[in-house]
Amino acid sequence: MQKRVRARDVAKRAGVSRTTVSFVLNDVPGMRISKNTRQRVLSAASELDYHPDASARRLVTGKTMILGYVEHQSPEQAFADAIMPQVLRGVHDAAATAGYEVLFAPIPLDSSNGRFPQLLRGHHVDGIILSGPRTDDPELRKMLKNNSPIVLQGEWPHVKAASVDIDNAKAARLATEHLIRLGHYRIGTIIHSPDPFTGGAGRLLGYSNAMKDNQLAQDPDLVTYANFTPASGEMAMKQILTRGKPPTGLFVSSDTVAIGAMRAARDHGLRIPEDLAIVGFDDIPMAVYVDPPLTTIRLPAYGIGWAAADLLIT
Amino acid sequence: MQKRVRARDVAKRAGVSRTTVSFVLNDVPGMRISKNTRQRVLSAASELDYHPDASARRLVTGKTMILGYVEHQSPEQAFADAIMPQVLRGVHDAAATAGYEVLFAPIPLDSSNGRFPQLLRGHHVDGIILSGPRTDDPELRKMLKNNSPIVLQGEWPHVKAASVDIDNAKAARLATEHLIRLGHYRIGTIIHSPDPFTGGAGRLLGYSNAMKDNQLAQDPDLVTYANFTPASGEMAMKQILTRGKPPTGLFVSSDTVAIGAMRAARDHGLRIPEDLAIVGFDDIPMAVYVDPPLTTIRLPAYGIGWAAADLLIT
DNA sequence: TACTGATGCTAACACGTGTCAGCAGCCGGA
DNA sequence: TCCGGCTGCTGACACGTGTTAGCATCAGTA
Repeated sequence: MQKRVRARDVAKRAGVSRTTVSFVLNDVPGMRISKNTRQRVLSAASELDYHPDASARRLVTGKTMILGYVEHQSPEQAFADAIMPQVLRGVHDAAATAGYEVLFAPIPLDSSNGRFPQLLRGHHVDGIILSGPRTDDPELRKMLKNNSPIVLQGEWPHVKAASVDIDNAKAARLATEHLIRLGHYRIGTIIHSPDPFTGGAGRLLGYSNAMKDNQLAQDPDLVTYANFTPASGEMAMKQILTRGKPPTGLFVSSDTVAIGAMRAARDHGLRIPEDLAIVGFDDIPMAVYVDPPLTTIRLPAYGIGWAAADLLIT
Repeated sequence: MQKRVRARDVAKRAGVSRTTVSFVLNDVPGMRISKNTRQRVLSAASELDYHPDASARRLVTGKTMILGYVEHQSPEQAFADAIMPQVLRGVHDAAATAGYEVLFAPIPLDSSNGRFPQLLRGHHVDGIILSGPRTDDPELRKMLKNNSPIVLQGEWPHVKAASVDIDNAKAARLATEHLIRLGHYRIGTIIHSPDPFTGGAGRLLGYSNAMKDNQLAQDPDLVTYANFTPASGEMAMKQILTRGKPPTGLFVSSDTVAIGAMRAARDHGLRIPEDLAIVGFDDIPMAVYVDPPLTTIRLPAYGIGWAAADLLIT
């Protein structure tokens, strides 16, 4: 490990003051530096492979230039999350464009446990993107009331907070209406996310509205909740199947969950799509490749990540 | 946004010096603080919701307590990466256990573009975990020769570098031997990662060894390369199928690729597993749920992430 | 009383950077 | 000759913390 190179070393080599080095490397506007001096500083910096110390810079500027990407999920849920890589990339690319870094900071499912204040007040990050906000997190509520720089990935009605999400109700309505147009009238739904999480409610509403507007009966036996994973989708489907006459159409508000549901349906002897037509949600990379290919609603995961970061920065 | 709370404010409120506050909050060994004083400081800190400034601390200690998780992948590859969430969690959990944070820092596929020196010399991170190292990256070679704190996730023979990986050859041999035991002798393979990436070579070797040791002919027509994604698996399978007589057994060194290959096989009229038995690799969450369930080799993704972080820290 | 050693705390420096105020030197005009 | 203004650069302070050396105070001896 070589010795650290500081701005002072660059200054010495270029024969100027440290201040001048700072002016040149940061291109400070309004500071007149002669062509010659500027060139000497740049050469010296590159010869010494100088990189300014991030901590020192953050300390003096008061900005960390880091965004926190916070996941509030269980491990199983996180492992099965097929679109997280896309969202995270979107966050990163938008952040990088504005000169920000991204800190990956998942928190335990049961409690946020002081992590928000630690990250923000401890100046680890300038702002937070929260994936999977829970409506029952009192600490989060307090932070939002506080006007903390937090952007939610997921809608949270009646709460004043910056957030990025698609129109879940509209998308779910589209999915359901697709099934209706295929001639189905006995249509069920598996909502991917249980109650304290945002997102499920909107998709259920869209399903419900589509049914109502088309004068179709809504059988409560055909509605269940899952828990983000394929395994939970399998369970949910089994529940529906034990309740009585199965549906002929099914809207599942997550592809990952839908793939689990497909297995349960097949195990029950149903052919897909002859006996049961399924529409999913998210358009995960694998959706097209399962057998039969899963009809799905595209979720612009990368764009959502990008938008969330963008919203936070500006 | 409230005003920042500094250690000085805590000191004032507790009626002690800032030094004492530092001693108490950091539990500095060898420093004798009376029970009473310690209590006063702790109360003051919690009443003011004090969190020490990360940048200032890093500046003075010289340690960032941050690990960088660097991905060297194309966007398509990253999006389809079904085990990245597990690896990243493993990295994070090991890091968090030791008090470290994790910076998510993907770099463009074509070049590492000065990111390694920037992160390390600029003191953004204390060390780097590199996922998907490329053997043709000159900058990486230089950093490793330099003894930079970088742990590779993936094996790189003949290069002196800290790395974490499973025994790819052994695992691939197991997968292939499974097919042999089922009675197959015309066995092909799709290797998931093209040449400059590590990992593919070992798995190909394992396949090859298994065939050799069982006196089975190795038909070069039955060996192809894919590119991490389902789409590339579909392409690879098509290639094999156009070359002539199809295999009856197939080892695919990634589940994600295998699922693409399954589609191509089905489209070609092959029944799975009756006409073509497939063994995958990685045990992605979806493997069990596709139809038919994919036989696969379990990859301890979370453990690999954990081990990599652990290796870096100690 | 004077000295010793332990206890409990504090003053002061260092980390490496951004940035503001200001200072030479020079040129042109009166 | 003197003065004002511009060009190109520098000195010095501030950011908030960890940490070393050292300073009072006091109890316990001799």
